[in-house]
Amino acid sequence: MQILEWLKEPEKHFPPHETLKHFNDGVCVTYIQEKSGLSQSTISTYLTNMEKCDLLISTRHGKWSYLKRNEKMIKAFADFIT
Amino acid sequence: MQILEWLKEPEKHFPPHETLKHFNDGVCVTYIQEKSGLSQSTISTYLTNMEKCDLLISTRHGKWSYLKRNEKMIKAFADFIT
DNA sequence: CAAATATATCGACAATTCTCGATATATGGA
DNA sequence: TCCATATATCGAGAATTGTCGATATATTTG
Repeated sequence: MQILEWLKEPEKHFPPHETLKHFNDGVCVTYIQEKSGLSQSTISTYLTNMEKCDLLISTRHGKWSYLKRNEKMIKAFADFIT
Repeated sequence: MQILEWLKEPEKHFPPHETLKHFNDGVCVTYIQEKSGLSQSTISTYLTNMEKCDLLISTRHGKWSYLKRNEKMIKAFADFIT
């Protein structure tokens, strides 16, 4: 939930990326890990699972993975519960 | 989730109540328990917790407690995640 | 008020999830 | 090709949640 919330507005919660100059594909794993305070392995597992659930979309740029919200799935879930 | 889904359309998932002739206040604990296949204590705990979370609204009529969805809270949650 | 029925609470064990460190894999650069 | 950095996977123990039976409380009815 917290991660999904952060990713609503990446520019408000994360520093700018050094190579990419935008958040079009979301935020890299390292930034999310640092902000969460959890270990690298824990966050990696979270993000992988969330991607498997289609809550997040992952895009690789070189050695970095960027994560963004999958608004389509999130909307579908919101619609389902209401 | 399952309970919340059933309570979207009580008439589709539960038999009519014997005293009350409507589902205006939702469904009684016993019916939910029977449909779930879980024990009475488990379901009672679930429903109590869900009420504490404001996901459900509980109304007592005599010796029966009726549970219905709290659409306001559910909507607020749906809005929050989207 | 006693009995019957509906629901709630308690204590305990089982099952699942959380979280980590260690280690493996992937990628770009010297 | 070797190293440094980024991310993924594994195995294990801690923490939380799921679930139950037993029992307590509430409510109606005889």
